[in-house]
Amino acid sequence: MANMHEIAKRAGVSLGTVSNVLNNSAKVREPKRTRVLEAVQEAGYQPSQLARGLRRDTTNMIGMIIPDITNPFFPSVVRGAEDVAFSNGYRLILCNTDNDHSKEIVHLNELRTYLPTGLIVIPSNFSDLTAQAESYRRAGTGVVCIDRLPKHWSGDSVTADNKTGAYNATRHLIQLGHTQLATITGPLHLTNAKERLEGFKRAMKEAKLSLAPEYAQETSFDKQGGYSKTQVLLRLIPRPTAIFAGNDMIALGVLLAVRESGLRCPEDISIIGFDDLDLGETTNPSLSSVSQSGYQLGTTAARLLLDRRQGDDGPAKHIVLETLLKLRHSVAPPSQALQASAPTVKRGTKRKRT
Amino acid sequence: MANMHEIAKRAGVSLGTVSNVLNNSAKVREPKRTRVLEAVQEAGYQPSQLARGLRRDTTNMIGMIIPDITNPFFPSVVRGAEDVAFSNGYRLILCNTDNDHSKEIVHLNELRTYLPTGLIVIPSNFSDLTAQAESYRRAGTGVVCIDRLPKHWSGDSVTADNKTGAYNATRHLIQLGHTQLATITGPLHLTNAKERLEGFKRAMKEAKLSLAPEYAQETSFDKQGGYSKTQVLLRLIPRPTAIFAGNDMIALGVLLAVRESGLRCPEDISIIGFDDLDLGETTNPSLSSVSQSGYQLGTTAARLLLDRRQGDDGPAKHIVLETLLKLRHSVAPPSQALQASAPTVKRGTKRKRT
DNA sequence: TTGTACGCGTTATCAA
DNA sequence: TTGATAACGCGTACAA
Repeated sequence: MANMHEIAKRAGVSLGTVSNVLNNSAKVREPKRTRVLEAVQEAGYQPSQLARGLRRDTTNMIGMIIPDITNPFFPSVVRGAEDVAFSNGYRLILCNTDNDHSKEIVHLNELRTYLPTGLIVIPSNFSDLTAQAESYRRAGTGVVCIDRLPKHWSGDSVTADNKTGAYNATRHLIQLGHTQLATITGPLHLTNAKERLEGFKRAMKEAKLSLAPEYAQETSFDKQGGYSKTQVLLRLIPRPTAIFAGNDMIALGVLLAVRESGLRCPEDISIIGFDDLDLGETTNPSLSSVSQSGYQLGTTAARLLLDRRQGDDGPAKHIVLETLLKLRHSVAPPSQALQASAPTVKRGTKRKRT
Repeated sequence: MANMHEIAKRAGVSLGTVSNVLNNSAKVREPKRTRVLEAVQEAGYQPSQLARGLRRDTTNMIGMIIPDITNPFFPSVVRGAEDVAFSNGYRLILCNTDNDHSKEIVHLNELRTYLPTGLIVIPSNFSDLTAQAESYRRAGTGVVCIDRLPKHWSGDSVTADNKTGAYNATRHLIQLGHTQLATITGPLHLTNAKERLEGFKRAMKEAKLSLAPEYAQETSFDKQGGYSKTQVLLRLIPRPTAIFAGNDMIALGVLLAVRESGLRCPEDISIIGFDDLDLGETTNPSLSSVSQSGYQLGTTAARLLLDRRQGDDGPAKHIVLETLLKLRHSVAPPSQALQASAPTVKRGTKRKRT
């Protein structure tokens, strides 16, 4: 592949002149300037990002570390980051951690040696990343955590307003007349899961509704978790009439379990999820959800990184994105019968026969 | 950040010795060997991938160029590729093209300068990539196209057996008794869309069923396309009783349009999609689909690349993965009434009132 | 077996 | 404004 030497030779100029033309680092007079540009065209020359990075002590790469691209919420986050990155001349290195902290560490350590412009991290868990981040900062590389935060995180961050989102969703259920509410949360060592539970609890407290511990189940952020914990919830007496799920995947599991038990959504049980994934639109009934923009999460993080790169060295920024309660067909007021007397599983079974 | 010089100084050995220890390029005696390893540990030293790549003329990166990570089929492909890559010490650079050929070219040109081990490409369209690929091959870098192929592609490839998959799905519908079949294909300049149409046509021909042109609609591979083309199909006389969709996103659009028109799936219209996405399980009715493993597509491609890297320079490989017809609740035999007389839209409307 | 010196392709410095 | 040269960090051929 052609290199600068060859361009210099073709254009009959020196190495430095070629570099100056390519980087506008110094004015080059017209006859030579075009000769260089022509030679570049002819040879199809592209500067080696490797050599350039080594020399400049930084590359046009942005590292992105996420738990699992297969989780439906993350692709739009990645896409958001990539769009901003690409349009500014940066490229994304994508790393999945599978929520495995050791894999996270491997990526964190290795990515540094590519001298990336910055790093966007969706932490796999609550493990402290301060030490790693510090080592990046020393190299002048920005690190921004998004979606959830690791322990003691004091650097830049972009998250959704989980607490308010959960609060609004719960309040809506309460205003509809529900008094027997339950929630299925994601792993509580993740800050987003924890905050959503807090929002839920706050709304309950404000409405002077009590929350027995068994009405708040913790599980993984997936369909399977939602499914099995719903089976637990449906056996409780009194049976909950509304379930706030920690995310849409959990909500999907809730829906399946409810359907399978012979109960109906929303007549017997209302469901609200979190994330507002596309797949929530096509379920039956369609899923109400707290909408947060993954795409915006990504773009905001990338932009933050580029700002830092431009020299913004102000104090750490903690950007919190608003959420929006998106109502579809999975919520309704509790039925009269259920309000009058404490419902039992029997009642649900009976309804099935109807 | 610590470099080899520092390690050498700390361990009291020369630069070359450090390199030899790190790369096992030469036996180093025990006292020094451990001293080097200790120094590496203490300093948290990681070799610069940039410098190493420049020197070795190749890096541990694999470029992956896809249309859009936001399309639900692609994440598992990416994940498959990344898993194989990671466990062999390689990393993935992810690039979205948005089916924009010019963006594809930009990535193709730039990625080369990172001296990646290989390239996995899901081509954005039928545009010829032979020239680009050739330039990679000259640099000893493998290129493998997956899912669909560009014009005149003669290099390595991994694709699904689209034709057989579509054929089996169509044949199943015919065996159920359907005679009025229609299909909504993806963009026919994409080889996978074209092959699926061919499979559909072959099954039709074998069953001696005629296919008027308006019963084969072409659109984009998304929900919107499926939705609007279904509206067209439902107005045809006789109305089709079964629709084979070019992929699951289209099938989803079909389902929505059918539902909205007051017809029922599968009683009035059977639907089969392609891809077997997760979201097909949770629709109502659940979606029958031709299952192909995106994950396997990714792993196979990555493995192919690594094999090439190991020195396999045999002729181009064209790996074709099998598909599997996954039957769920969106298919049924045509109703008797529909079989007896040609159904009209009126009939559908009538049923709505029932 | 160990150490030294060179080169990978680029950018930055400095002298002309 | 231009050109020559050093340096980025590493791997390796070659000399010791």
